Amino acid sequence: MIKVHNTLTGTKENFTPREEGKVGMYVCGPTVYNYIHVGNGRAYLVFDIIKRYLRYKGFKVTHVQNFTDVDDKIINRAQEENKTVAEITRKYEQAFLDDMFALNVLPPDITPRATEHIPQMIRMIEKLIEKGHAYQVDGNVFYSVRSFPEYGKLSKRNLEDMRAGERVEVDERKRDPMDFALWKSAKPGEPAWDSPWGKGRPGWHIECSAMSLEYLGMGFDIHGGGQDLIFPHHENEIAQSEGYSGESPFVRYWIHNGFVNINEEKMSKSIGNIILVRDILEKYHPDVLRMLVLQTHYRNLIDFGVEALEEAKKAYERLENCIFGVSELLEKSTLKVAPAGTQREMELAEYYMETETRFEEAMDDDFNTPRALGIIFELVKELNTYVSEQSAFPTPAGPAIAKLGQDTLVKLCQVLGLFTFLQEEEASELEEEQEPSESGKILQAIAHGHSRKLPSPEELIDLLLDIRTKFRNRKDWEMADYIRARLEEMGVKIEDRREGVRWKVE
RNA sequence: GGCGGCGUGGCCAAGUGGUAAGGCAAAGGUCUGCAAAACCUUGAUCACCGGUUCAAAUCCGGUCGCCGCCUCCA
Repeated sequence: MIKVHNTLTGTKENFTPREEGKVGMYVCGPTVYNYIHVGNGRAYLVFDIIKRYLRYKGFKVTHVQNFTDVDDKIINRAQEENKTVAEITRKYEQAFLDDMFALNVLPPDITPRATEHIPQMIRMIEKLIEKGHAYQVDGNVFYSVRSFPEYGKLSKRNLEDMRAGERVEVDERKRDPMDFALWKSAKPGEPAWDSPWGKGRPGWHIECSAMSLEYLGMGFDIHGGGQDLIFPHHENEIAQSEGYSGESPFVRYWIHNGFVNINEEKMSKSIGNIILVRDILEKYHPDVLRMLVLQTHYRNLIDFGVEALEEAKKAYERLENCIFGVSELLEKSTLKVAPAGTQREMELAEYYMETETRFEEAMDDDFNTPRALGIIFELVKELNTYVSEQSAFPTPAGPAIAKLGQDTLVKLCQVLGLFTFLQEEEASELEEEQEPSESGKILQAIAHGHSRKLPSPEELIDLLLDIRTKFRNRKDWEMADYIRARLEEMGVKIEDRREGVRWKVE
């Protein structure tokens, strides 16, 4: 049984979806006016991990994630850059998709745009007015928080305790300072739609209510986002959706991820410490960023910095080394089918199964990825030990047992979204074998002026290492080290192991 | 002023009643031409005080410190 911390109740609850075996999940998407930063990146990684795990557990997940493509910030941005609103939103929507792809975040099933759901929003606002939850003033429509007695139930606050207007001026046309805009009348030059209240555009909160209800309906399972969305965004969504439908709950489980700080400071524009996802990905493998996210429970704060990234990178390399280490062992061995294993090997096989069980227990417990990683690293240690045992004293069942362990390790990592490129490589290798693409060969031949293709960089590196081995055999350390040093300058790292030479690109 | 979170070995981070997972770093060792990787060994009584309990990092009360939200924000 999966347990989930529900912001609404403040407790961990058993996760029972509305419909058995199916999960409807809505994640608040980006306002497309800028490149996303690592804080945004964390949020989407967190929900990607949750989604992958739910799918692994057999749930059919429908993931809806919006694009907010009408908003003050977008309009300002367009003016700053002297572009149209559409140009801005198109540009940053694509940038978002690129970043998500680079992060290896699975795409949502439905990605609705706010501007394509204006009629639904207008319908909802009309109904809210009709029910006395909203009122119109000068072409604006405000939601009356006093009309919804449960207002504040998500963020655990009541209207009296809040200091509205302390930091921001209150529109005096509101009946209550906490009332929020459902519809804003348009100023000249702003994007606007016709409505019963005149030309205008929707407020921020109404779009998520309208779109989540459109695609998932009342009472869907998971609504997620960063902790900063709890108030006012999600609080207002509840007020709108439950006020509109007269039903409760709007959402069964509210899940909110923690923040990312930069050097113990909140990341914010005013401090000027924004770090973009794309800048990190220039220097680090996306799995390293994912690793960093996995190392802390999703509800806790992450202090982001070079040290944290480097540490995540080292930890990731430990996983990598283990997987490659087993592969090397397997390449050396010819025996593929295992005769009866030793006692130790039987125990190991059993340990692998336990590892899977313990991994699931950790993940079932409110997606406790740090604990799950701990279990994975215990497996890594066992496997590493076994591989070095096998290098020294091979046993008949060795390769099969090692492979089984590696399969377990890779499988669990992939549930978390790590090393998924290994799958893709396998798949593409198969494809390549099937079609040596006649036309492609010809094109290449023409391009290079001869019928034989050029050797790949991989082949050339192997050649260099071959030469280096010859020097090493002659104990010509100077030449051997020179080759290693020069390759390292180019980012190719060399490791001499008992099983042979390994190289990888940094 | 209200609401919420946090304080675990040098750093990061799990653990929410039975005497502390894991990662990084450090030291010593094994292996090795060197380097790297890997393996072995070494370290915390859990901010502080008081209470409940046979038993608490874990529950309750208090103190101190840090942070977030109450405005747009993942």
